[in-house]
Amino acid sequence: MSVSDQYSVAIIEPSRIISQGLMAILHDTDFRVVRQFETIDDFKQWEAVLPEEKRVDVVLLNPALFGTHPSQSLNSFFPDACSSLVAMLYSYTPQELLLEFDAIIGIHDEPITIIEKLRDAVTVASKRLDCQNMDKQELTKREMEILAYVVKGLTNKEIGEKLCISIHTVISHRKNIVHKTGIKTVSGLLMYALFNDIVTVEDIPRE
Amino acid sequence: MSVSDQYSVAIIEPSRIISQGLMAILHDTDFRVVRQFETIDDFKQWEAVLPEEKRVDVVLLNPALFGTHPSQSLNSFFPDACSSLVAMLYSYTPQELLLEFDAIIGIHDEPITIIEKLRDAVTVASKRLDCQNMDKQELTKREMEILAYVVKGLTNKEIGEKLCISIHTVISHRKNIVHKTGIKTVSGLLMYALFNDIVTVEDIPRE
DNA sequence: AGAAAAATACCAACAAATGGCGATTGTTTG
DNA sequence: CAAACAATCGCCATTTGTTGGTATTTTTCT
Repeated sequence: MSVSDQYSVAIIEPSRIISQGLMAILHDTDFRVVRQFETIDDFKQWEAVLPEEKRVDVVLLNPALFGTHPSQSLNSFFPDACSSLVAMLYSYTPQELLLEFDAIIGIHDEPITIIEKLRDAVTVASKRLDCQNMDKQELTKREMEILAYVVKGLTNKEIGEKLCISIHTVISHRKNIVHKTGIKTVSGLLMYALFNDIVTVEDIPRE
Repeated sequence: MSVSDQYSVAIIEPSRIISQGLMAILHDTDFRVVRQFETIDDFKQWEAVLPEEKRVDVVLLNPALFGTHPSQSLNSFFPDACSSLVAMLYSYTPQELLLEFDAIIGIHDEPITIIEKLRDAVTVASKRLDCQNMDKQELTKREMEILAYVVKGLTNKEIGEKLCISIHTVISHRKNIVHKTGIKTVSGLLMYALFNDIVTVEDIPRE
């Protein structure tokens, strides 16, 4: 959130008509368009020199711009997930891509709808940030390491061997994990680990 | 798959231009349009009297038709997931809805692309059917019941008490589950249970 | 430098799961 | 009918995990 109680917005949109329209709609709202770009690369170049705390709250971009980078996902362009990503949609776009946005604005949306969607999007993004900052710090690095092995089905002994520490240490870490998370069951821990990106679905063996 | 080595297709599309265009494109391919409808209800009425083996392989429909049933998901209209569902997309559609389709045809797609997408869709759907028919029968009813409790984190004793059977029986069932699935770890079993709709994510307690 | 947090290690007693073995009673099915 | 399967129950030895302690070293932060 910007200091002035307004959310800062960057627009990445090749169509001047669209970007001017968005500027007009966002004028005199709690969203302030700080800059507009015609390509993603232009934006990245601009963003690269910004200190982290000056990043915009919302990036509003046309998903069709990914057409020139067909095989890449949104994540590879905006890996830190620091800003809220909103799609400005007025042509057919593969649904896999749309999924990764925090909100999608349609070409026929009313101004009031657009504002609401943008507000939702910043909420979603800030929750995501909270999750990253809070949940990830709930466990220490070592604990996450242990947890990953636990949900993969290794026994305490195996984990100890793998990490070259005694089984007692593994058990200690597990105790701390259970205490900190409040989760006792392996299934619950797996959901926790999946949810917090400590493991991915592919990591779980179907032996 | 239909007997004549062609896939049968039903089209649900209010626009005559679109449906005629699709018919023309699918003419002389391995897809045979058996019938077209203007509303989902018309289709459901027609399908209801069909024997299961005469169901069409592909249902090609305009997702905008769900606009009149706003709060419902695709699953509530096509719960059996027997046919392959393909969206014919030419207006903005909420992305949640698009997810549930096996394929999405865009208004600008080339004929060859459309055929390929349809082929992919039937492949996806047949795999889904295989999963339903094979994986579901791998375990008995009782075993699935036990498995559900196992992945929810209940101990053997608790499961026995819940089902009013001895702990030994629970252990026996668990042994059979492990043997049949080849999965030893709770995490692996959870993934199996999730994948085979024996439990849902919501069932897993975050204690 | 000093305090706090993290990682390490150990013990003992108890609870739970595993693996291997066998057995009885129904039900289904070729 | 016989064979196959499902569901039930039992024992035993061994392994593994849980719980609640204590204690040392290393890192990190102030």
